[in-house]
Amino acid sequence: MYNNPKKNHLLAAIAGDEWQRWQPLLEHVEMPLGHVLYESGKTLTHVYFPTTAIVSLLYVMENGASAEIAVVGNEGIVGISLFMGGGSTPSRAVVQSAGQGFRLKAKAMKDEFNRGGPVLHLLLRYTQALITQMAQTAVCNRHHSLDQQLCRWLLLSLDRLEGSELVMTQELIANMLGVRREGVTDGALKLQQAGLISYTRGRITVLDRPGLEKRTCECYAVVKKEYDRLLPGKQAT
Amino acid sequence: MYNNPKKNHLLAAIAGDEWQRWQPLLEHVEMPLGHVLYESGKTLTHVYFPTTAIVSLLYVMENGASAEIAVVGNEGIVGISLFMGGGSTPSRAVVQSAGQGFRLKAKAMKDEFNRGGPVLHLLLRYTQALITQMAQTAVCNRHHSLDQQLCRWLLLSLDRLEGSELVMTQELIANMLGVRREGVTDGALKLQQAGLISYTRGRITVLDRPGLEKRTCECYAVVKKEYDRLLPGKQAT
DNA sequence: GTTCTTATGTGCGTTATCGAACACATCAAA
DNA sequence: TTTGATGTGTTCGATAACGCACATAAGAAC
Repeated sequence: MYNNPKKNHLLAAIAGDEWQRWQPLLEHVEMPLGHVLYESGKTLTHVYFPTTAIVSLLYVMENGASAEIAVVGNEGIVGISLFMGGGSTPSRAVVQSAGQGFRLKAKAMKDEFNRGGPVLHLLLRYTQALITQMAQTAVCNRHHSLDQQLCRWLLLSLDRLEGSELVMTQELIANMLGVRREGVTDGALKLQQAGLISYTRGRITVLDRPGLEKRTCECYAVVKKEYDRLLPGKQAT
Repeated sequence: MYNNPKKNHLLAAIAGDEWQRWQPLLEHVEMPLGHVLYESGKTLTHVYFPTTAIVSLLYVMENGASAEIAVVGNEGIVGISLFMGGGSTPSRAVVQSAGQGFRLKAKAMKDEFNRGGPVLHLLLRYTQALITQMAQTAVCNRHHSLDQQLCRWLLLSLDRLEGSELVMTQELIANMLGVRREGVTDGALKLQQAGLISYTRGRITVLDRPGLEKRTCECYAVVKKEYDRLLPGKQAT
């Protein structure tokens, strides 16, 4: 269904009475490419549950360069600092792949969290999965080649989308990975020559997913495994 | 005082009735250099509150190389996955600087956390600070030079110690940073020549802390600021 | 003191990535 | 259909870190 909140896995895991309370509080939102959901250091006004959009959490350095810290799609929530207690973070949340989602006002989010119970535990488990993703990003940045990281990034994005097409330019990918655009071009060329992907301006199609998995570093699998272990799969509504 | 749990800032922030419950549950532990508090993927049996020790959370790759994800000292707790819900993580916790601490059994930790209230919020705020450290580690690994990272690492360690002497070899530092030992030697030489540190085998003395802060990247300050914002300072007992 | 172990210093050639400049290709708007 | 904007491909030298081999030195053990 087009704008069904249950397409977000966290929302899908909320049931019964809780869901009765939540449903009226959720506001459907369009999430266009490049839209900034929150800015570094600013107090959050909402949390976001993407359904078809993908959001990047990234840190922007003083000199303007950036690096992605984690990516959030329909498996998660954007704005954990609201319930973790800080209310802000030193990072920015940007829509990396256009789509839709739902949002909830800050106060409502805090109230629901502070009731304790299943919602609290669900959100904390998600947070732990997110922590694993961040940790593995640090490791990957330290040890793995640009080519491997590109594969990891494509796979992480793919996991959060329907279909096998990514609408994004190499320039954008470079900003997310914190590398030069030319580096991404090189990597993409190799993958295309190997028959794993094909692309035209701003549009990448993954042709051979297992092939990508073979080329990527262990980081992808580590993160995937933790998400599968910690989080509920997609639920029937 | 020698083994005073209140030297740990989180424990110091627990007061009144809560502290009455906690005190008898805490067990004093020696934390010798290299001691592994938990292993990747293994279920935690305790959480640790360092008082004079420093603990590294690091990921060990399939090929044996490693990279530090975050560092925990007397400001924090080792083993957040216990209350976050996963019970394990894909990383390892190793004592990086020998000292002491206190530990609490897994069940006791969970029970206290699930009571909700101040302890829950305290631990979640700490977790958010830790998340910031991990995120910034990812950024730093991507964009900054070995020399800058070495400064950041020395400062993070220094913040968690009394005095200005670090007992650790360059080999150990290299393992933490995930770089070659020779690279650390080069960096340390430059710092020594600049009069910022002096060292002999396995023993580094910081002579000019402000000088180190000038040489490090913005990452150190970002993390420090978040810790100060989110966490209680050292409390009088 | 002499010996052994371990930590640190140094000198290679090799590599990935960078920064910058520019050519070319594609798509959309005029 | 032309024009302009934007995305992609290619080149070049510069540099930071690597992997490896080995020299030196400090401290501990005998």
